[in-house]
Amino acid sequence: MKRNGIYRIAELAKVSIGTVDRALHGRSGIREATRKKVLRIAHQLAYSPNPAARALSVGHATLSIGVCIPRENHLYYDQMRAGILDESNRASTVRVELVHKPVPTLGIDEKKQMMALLKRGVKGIITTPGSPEVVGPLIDVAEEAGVRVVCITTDAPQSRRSSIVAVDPELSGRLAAELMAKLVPPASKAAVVTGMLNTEEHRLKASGFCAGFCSDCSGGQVVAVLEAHESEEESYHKTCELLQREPDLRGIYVCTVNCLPVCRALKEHNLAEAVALITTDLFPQMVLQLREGTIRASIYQNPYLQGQLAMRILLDHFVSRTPIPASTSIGPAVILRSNVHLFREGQENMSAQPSAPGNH
Amino acid sequence: MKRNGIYRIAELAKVSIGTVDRALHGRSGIREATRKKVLRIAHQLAYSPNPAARALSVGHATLSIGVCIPRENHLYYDQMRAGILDESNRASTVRVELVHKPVPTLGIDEKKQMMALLKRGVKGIITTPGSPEVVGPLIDVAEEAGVRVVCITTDAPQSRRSSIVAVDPELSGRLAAELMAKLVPPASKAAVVTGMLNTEEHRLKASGFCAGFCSDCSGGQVVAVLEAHESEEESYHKTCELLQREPDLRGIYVCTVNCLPVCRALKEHNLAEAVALITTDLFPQMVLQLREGTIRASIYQNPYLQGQLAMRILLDHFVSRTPIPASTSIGPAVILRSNVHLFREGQENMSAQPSAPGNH
DNA sequence: CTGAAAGCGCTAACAA
DNA sequence: TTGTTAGCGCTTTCAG
Repeated sequence: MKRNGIYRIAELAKVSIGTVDRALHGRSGIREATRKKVLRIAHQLAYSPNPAARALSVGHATLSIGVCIPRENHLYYDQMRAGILDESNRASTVRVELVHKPVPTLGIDEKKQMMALLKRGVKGIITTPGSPEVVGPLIDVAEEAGVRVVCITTDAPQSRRSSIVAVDPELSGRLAAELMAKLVPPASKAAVVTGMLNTEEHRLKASGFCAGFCSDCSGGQVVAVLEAHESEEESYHKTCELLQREPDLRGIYVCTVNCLPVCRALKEHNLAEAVALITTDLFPQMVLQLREGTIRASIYQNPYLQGQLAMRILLDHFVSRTPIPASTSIGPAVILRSNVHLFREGQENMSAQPSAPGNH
Repeated sequence: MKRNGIYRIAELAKVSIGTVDRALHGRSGIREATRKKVLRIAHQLAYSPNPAARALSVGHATLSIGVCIPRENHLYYDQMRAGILDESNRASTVRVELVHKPVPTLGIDEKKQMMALLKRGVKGIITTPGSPEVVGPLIDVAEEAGVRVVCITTDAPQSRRSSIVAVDPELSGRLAAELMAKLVPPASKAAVVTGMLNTEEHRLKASGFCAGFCSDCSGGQVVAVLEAHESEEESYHKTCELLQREPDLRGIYVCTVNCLPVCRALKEHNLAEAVALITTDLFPQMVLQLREGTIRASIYQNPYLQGQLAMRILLDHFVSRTPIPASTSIGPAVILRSNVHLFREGQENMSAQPSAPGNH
């Protein structure tokens, strides 16, 4: 009888499968000599356990994973959710149960929702810690209890979270700067429109841009960093003001998702040609602006991929005991007019594609 | 007895598990009424099969997948192999056996190696059909015999291959053109250095660039398309010649991997500043050129991701019966100085990272 | 200390 | 048309 796996080892070692199991798992009740022998044979056979069988036997029928990410802005987070979902459906040995406890917006109600997840007994959590100082301790509690927490897009560095999946925001800013330097003449003036400078991610993007622009554009300078607090109004007005104050401005970098008001301001001042606009991320309304050339380029954070990878890390960990990488850095992608249609958000029928395309 | 899944349904429907199985899988040999009843109950229970059990029961064999891709140029194909390998190791329900039958270089010995794969009895094949007219028929034979063939990077359009994973070469060219148009002044002259124009991929990149440049750079023109046949010599000489012939040339697009000779020519003529160079793909020696600014940007085909996706398609198909997408388009990525280190080939210790980072 | 055996939920071959 | 049963490879319990 030519059986496999554990049986095979048992045969060759002339012991029973029970003994093999004990050896393999360092369980007690086995003589050291026997263990050695079994392990040696297992090693020769390059044995690795069949995860399906293990899963079946141990009855971890469903793995429940908590997801705590904002509902707003949904254009970004919907993609992330889609990535998480698609990847969870790909698990072939366990049934993955996703427990969604969304927060209304970044940094709000995070504590409450995280607690809810813990109460639900999830084994892993994917979350965007908007207020690291608040959620950090909760993350630690979770990890203490064996719940693996993966931060996504934004980090809680001083917590004990198992992993972070994100783009390096500083790098995003630098990349935008490098591009900008190629688009404008030397000694140009540029400005940054951001959300809130007390949000780590925004601050780092802004500072990355400033540093990069100064070094990449000889004689160039960043003349303003506008805080628009994600408000369309504020964004629009501050941009108009800026355009009047700095008539020879050559470039604007918008490092939040809130770029349409800036487009509007530029167009109304007839400056879409003269001022190079570089934005962040992508949503359908931006496609037109890219096509028209108002937006020259956009730096894309690939929320779908981030979600996919976060889920994948958790899956690999729980299914195959793969060690969790402390950090996974997503490369910010450059979107131009020619390639916008390759990105999920740049496609016509966004809703009609449940599974992963390869455009990362 | 409180059993689960299929047993539960059987109990409630007062039939045997065999019957439930027949109903659930649309198998024959079951009365329509019974099927209806079973399905209704399954639905009420929100039944979904336990993937581990299914895998255990059905998927005992090891899945063998053939890989027939060139050994040269290894900088590109090694990445592809790595992607294939990493993804195959991730399969949790089947053991994947990779059968490598490399061809020395694109288009050589393909028939022989494909035949070898078929003889080995692989269930799926990943290949780069360099001579579609030669391999096409073989691909059809394979598909006929139930072997799923996935083409990668380059296609065999008139064959019956199950899938193609690649970047759209025309788009690569257009993207390069759009970037180029941003780097050079209006009415500039540009040139293309390519490999062999009878290779579909190269021709399409070149024509994509020409079309794109004419439309994106007002008054711009492409003054030459050099065929360098992947030879360093030829590449270098033709470039030198070009630089002398066209003193006011402003941009060069190299659409094969063979860009170093062009860099050398530019530097020797002291034109690295004046002529914007855009290249294709990435390998370690290019990093320095990017840092120095000789190469302004590179259009990256992400061979690693291509390999990963090709393998993943096959895996999903054989493991989960997922339908095979006819084509998967990889978005060509833009590499600049700031983000070069995020790509696998741009990293210091390339050999030391077996598993997938998120930089796509 | 070691072996035997009963499942885990599903598939597939064989009986009825 | 339907039921029964033997695995798939591993974990775990109960005997020896």
